Amino acid sequence: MRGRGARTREAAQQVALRLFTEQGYEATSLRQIADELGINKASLYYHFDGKEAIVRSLLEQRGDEAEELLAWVREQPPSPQLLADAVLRWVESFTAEKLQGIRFLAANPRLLAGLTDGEEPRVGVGLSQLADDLGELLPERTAETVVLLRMALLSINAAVQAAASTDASDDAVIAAARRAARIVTSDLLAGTTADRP
Amino acid sequence: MRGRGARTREAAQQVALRLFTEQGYEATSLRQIADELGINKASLYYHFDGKEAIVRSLLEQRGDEAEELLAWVREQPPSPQLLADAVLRWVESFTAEKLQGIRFLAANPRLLAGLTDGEEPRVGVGLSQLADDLGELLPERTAETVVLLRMALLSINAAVQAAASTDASDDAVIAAARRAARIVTSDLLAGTTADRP
DNA sequence: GTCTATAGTGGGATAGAC
DNA sequence: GTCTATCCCACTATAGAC
Repeated sequence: MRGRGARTREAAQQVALRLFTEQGYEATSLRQIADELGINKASLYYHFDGKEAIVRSLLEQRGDEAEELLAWVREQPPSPQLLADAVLRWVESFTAEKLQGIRFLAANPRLLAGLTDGEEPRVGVGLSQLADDLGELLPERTAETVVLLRMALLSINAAVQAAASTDASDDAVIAAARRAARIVTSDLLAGTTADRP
Repeated sequence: MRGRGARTREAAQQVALRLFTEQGYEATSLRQIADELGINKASLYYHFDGKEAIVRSLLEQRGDEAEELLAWVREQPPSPQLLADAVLRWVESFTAEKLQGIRFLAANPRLLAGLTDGEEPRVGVGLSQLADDLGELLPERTAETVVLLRMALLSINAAVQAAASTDASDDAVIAAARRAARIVTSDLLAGTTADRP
């Protein structure tokens, strides 16, 4: 699908993703990206319209997996058990490859909001919608439980942060995130029929 | 203790803390801070040595509460119950006033590492030490449980992030963080004598 | 303590040769 | 596609009057 001339562009995306993660978007200059590629700063403008276009291209690569899960949830009959099943599906979707995207977004918290909003990237909006929909299924719906549900869905982010200054492997991070999500969800459903038969 | 002439300085710290949180440290200029104060950009240099000095002054205001808890932990006889007690004490220390500090650090993840490290501020180092010490008390010490323990200690950060795009009150955020920490800790100690009598 | 003025730097971005 | 050269701008920081 993509032509042979896309090699430099893709290399630039890899380098940019790494540098944006390590140093942050604002603290990374085009010169730095170009240097690591061994090309001139101006050459980047052949492949991208500018710095913001680079980060947009990175965000566009990431489809919003939450949207698929959201569609599935809306097909099911609502029940607390559906909440448990949805969270379970969500945490099962965590993979080591997705961690680099998580780390990139974690290192640039205000990046999504800060983009000159023209065609806004839809990263994260699906997850927010998913949290809203699943919130309707909470047996006891309070401000506290709503936040807890979101914490369960964001457990992968929390695990990445918790393991930041650690030598924990990606697998350990994912395992911890899944366990935390399961524990919290199970607690949210305690006293209902959601316990496994 | 602080003289009458410190009014502008303190006002500048408040404004800077807010703007650094909303926009990030790098994205906030001294001109912007000065404008909100109604003074000239250059006047800030009378109160602070420079931009980095402003953020350092903000970090110095925050003592590292984890260090006190760490000292207490080291006085106690080690046991899984001590782990539970320590986490409980830690989450009880969350208050609404501390949330603004949490949000500030969350909005600037690489700020602590990025400071030209002379006299490094000790924010966060105590928490890391605390996590290490408490990790020794884990009944089942694996990479996964070590990360989970850190997640419990960082639950306030996770709750703040989870509630970011929400209208949840500070109290609800704190309540969710405490509950998450308790749930996770209790799970880490399941099967030991740590259950309450 | 606050101001005006300006130095000095580094960034994003463009023009045009090759 | 990549380069050199350049423009423009915003920022940090300093000098010195008031």
